[in-house]
Amino acid sequence: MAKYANIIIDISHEKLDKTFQYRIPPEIKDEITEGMQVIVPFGNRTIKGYVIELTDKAEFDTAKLKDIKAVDNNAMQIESQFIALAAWMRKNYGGTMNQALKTVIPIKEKAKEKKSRLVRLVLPFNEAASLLEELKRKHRTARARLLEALLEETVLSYDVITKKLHITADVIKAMMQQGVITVEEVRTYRNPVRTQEKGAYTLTLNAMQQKVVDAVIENARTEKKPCLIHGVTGSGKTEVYMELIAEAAGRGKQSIVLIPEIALTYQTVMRFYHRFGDRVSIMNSKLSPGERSDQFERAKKGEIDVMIGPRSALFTPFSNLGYIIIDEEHEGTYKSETIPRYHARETAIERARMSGATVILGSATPSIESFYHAKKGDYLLLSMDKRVKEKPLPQCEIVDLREELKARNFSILSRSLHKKIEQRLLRKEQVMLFINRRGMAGFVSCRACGHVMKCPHCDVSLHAHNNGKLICHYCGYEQNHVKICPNCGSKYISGFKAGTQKIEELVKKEFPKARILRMDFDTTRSKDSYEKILSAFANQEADILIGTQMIVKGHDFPNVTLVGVLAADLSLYVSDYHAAERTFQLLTQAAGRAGRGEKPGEVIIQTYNPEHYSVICAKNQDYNQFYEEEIFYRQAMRYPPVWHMLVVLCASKEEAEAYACAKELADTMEKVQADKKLQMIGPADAAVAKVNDIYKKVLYFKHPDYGVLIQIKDKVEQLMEEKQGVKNISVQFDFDPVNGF
DNA sequence: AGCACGCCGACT
DNA sequence: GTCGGCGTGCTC
Repeated sequence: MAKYANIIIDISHEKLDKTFQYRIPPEIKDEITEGMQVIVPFGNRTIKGYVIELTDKAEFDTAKLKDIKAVDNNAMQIESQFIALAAWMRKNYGGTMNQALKTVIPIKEKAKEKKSRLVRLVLPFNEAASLLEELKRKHRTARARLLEALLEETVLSYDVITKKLHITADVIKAMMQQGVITVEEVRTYRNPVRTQEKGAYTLTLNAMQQKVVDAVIENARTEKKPCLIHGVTGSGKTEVYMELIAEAAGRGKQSIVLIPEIALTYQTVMRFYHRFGDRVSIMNSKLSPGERSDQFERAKKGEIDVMIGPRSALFTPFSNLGYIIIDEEHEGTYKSETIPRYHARETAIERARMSGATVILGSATPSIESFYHAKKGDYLLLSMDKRVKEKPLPQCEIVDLREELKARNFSILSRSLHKKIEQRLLRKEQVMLFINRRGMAGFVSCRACGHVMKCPHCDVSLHAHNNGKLICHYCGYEQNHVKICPNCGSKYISGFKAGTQKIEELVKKEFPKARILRMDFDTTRSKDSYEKILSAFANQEADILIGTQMIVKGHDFPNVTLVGVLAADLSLYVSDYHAAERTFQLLTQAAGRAGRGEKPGEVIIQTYNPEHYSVICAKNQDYNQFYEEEIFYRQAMRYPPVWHMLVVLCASKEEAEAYACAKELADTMEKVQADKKLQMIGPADAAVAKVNDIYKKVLYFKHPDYGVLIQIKDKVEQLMEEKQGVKNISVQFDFDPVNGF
């Protein structure tokens, strides 16, 4: 049992956000856990603190260590629950406790907000003036400075006084006791969305929806397993969520709804407002830190029942949590890209476990990982396979681009797609052209047969480098660039290069009269441009919308009757084991955009890979078939979720040092870890091998047991700490990578 | 954050 | 001398 406890004294203050170590008296050692509130002596006073870590290693002069006084058993409060959650995150995703705490408790902002208290001069002007004279005479410089400033401006913010006038809190306190000034705290909550009248809510669920609701409620009463709702687009998942939230609210419980930032449209928000009125709060990236902490504060006080927002909304301090709903759970944005690289799904499940809540995952195309858990029985699988309005699925055609080349059509649009666009333009209907931009990073493929250059060891595509070599980012394998296709001998082998801009030009050339809108990272850079472009298109100010993934989400365009996917297979060749999954999800979503109105829709998928299961299954809208094929591949290649994967990133200004560090870790692990099942790959360059002159090397570990990988992470952390000498190297971890380093 | 400690000008 | 305010640094 651990001898010492690292304790944080006050979470809300930057200057004290380090840990202090205390001895654990033997009589309470069985009670102490991470996150627990304890009473400790601190200086000459006694205060409460939170246990952050239990350890056997003394990090401080043992002679000076004090004993923990007592355990504070005043129920488990949200703070201590969050500390325990942060501890869990640190353990599972690496990094320091402080990094974990900062993601979980954004309380710093709140403290800042508190500091923006106002100091007001309450003494009449002439009295204050004579007091000022007296103070000056007595050389009480600090007080004089403060009073002088207040005579200029009767109300000043606390911040300005302490930081700019260099006046300490004691002085302000003393002046307050003298009755010269008052300190007021401004506490105005700003609701980011205008308050809406709660409408009369009359919607009744259909039988399928009601069945799902009943099953979730029953499960929440008993097993509290995470639930995965596999519901096709248009099956009415949002109504199910709202019904569950209302049910939880009826029992005095609050809910969190996580959505990918991009899907947080006005439409969605309004639906929640209509049903729950101002018991709903929204969080998004445009909120200022102050507004954000206001929202959290409201949640803490029990003024709201529902919080809707992106990943970070998971840390809303509700004290009596009912449901955590994760919509579009397959989305990559749920994985954090900064330390700790946590996954919102896993973290939500842990938070739910701690607080007795239930996690609900929803998607039309569930992540392979979630579906795998559902099939294993870890999650409760519920499916909604019918659309509410029974609209037929759009007609879907796959066009083999290799045939186009054979027919000497070198255009980016196949003959079939060209003809169909022409038709829509005549009929005054709208077209969406979707270009798959993931994987534009330079894989090499044959335009005659569709063959893609792949790594013989990793089954991911090779990356073309400027030095004329093809490189694998998983294992570092490299070979010379090829001039002729090793599969069919054609000389049409090259990197596929076509950005949205280029495509816009080409389409314009082919359809000079069509009005074209383009949506990509360039055109959506400014603030509201995203909504603007979409609403322009919705108002039929254009005939064709060309864009990347961002056009396939959210918004319904009833007049769109044709969706063209220009190169469906581009995303198949990203050097990432999620390639097929992403492709399937994108194609399914893109196809779902067609025929949302009265008129039936049509979808054309252009690809060099018409036989690939992700393409075929998307055409048939057959998720189950896709899952079976994909899980077989994951199993065979020992990728997650069947096995687990740990990426260790070594970064340094010196390339040689980064490599040496990775190599050293690899060699040590080889010796230390006797487990035969453990697979180690690398070191290799990271996908982006150099950023801001910092070189990045990666090392991969694979093992069926997550716990073994955590042990490796711990070992690496330990090794790095031991030789924390002159070396300027940083090491990061990523488990079951989603977005890569 | 809060508190002690040490420094320094002012006043009996 | 000593009283009291101000700045600094420490708290396991």
